Amino acid sequence: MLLSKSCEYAIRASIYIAAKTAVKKRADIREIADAIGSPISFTAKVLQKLSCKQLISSVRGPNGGYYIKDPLAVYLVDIVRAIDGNDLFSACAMGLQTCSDTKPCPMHHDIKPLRAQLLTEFSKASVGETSADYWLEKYFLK
Amino acid sequence: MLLSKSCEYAIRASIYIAAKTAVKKRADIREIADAIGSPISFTAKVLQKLSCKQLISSVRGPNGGYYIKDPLAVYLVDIVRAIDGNDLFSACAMGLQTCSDTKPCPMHHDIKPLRAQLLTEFSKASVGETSADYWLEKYFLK
DNA sequence: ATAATAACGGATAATTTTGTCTTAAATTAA
DNA sequence: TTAATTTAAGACAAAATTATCCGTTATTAT
Repeated sequence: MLLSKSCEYAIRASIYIAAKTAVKKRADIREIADAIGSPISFTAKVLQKLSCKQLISSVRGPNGGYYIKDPLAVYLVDIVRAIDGNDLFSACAMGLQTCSDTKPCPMHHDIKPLRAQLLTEFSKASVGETSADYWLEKYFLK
Repeated sequence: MLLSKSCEYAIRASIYIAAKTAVKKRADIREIADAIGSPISFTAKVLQKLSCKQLISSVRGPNGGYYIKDPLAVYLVDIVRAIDGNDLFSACAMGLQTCSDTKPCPMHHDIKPLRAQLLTEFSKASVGETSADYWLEKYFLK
C-alpha cells in the first residue's frame, strides 16, 4: 500500500469536491461518502483534517457542505502530506531511520529515483485539473 | 510507507542471513535482531513465516540458526510477496477495488508504469547478490 | 424567532499491526 | 543419556489504524 486508507479517502473525496466546485455546488458528507464509496463518519473525520489544514473549505447549515476555494492551487501531494506526511516521498524503503546517500540501505540508490517519480506524479496535477473529466466518466472514484 | 514493518524486517533479516550464509555460517535470532536493529521476538515471528514459505531455512539446537539454501534463487520480491502480498505491485493507489485499464481511477494510467518499476526494482537482484558487499560496509541494515 | 440542516468535536469501539512471553520440540555437544 | 541451545508455536498485550456515535455549534430557510 502506498497510502493509508485515510489518505485514499482524502484524495478521492477531494477530487469529488473539486468536481462539484467546478459546477458551482457544495458537496455534503453523505453525498461525498456515497460518491466515493467510503464510510461516512470516518470520511467526515478525514475531511475535518483537510479543512483544518485549509486544503478544503466548508459551510455549515442547510445547503452547506464542502468546497475548494481554489482547486487549481491544491495538489494531490498536499493532500498526501496533510494525511500521511512526507514518508512516501522520503522514508527508507527498508525502514532505516538513518538511511541516506552517505549511509544507505541496500536499495537506497535504486529507490531514490522512484521516490522522486512518485513525488512528481503526485505533484503534477492540481485537484482541479485532476477532477476536470469526472462528469464525463473518464475515470472513477469508487 | 511502501512496506509494512514486518516486511521491512523480513528483507533486512534475509539480507543479513544471506551475508552469513555467504561465509558458511548460520545466524541465530539474537544475532539477526541485533544486526538489523529489530525487536527480537517479533522478528522471530516474521522469520517463521519466511521459513514456512521455504524462502529461508533453519536448524534448531546448538550452533543452529537461519540460513538460505540458495541465496541466488531468492529475490526481494519473493520476500515482499510472502509478507505483504502483491498489493504494492498491483493495488490501486487510491484504493479502488475495481481499478483497471478499462475502469481506471484518476491516477491509474500514470501510476501503472511506476508500479511496474517497483516490481522491476524488487525483482532485479537476489538476496545473495544484494548481500554481496555487506561485510565491506558499502550499505547498512540498521 | 424557530426549526431544520450540516459541519465540528469528543468519546468510544472494532480491527489490524506490532510486539512480548512462555512452553514445547528438536538438535547438538559433552 | 543428559544438559544446553535454538527454533516453533501459541497465547497474550500494546499500539496504531479504521470506524461509529452523539451532542454541540453554526447557518439557512421559513
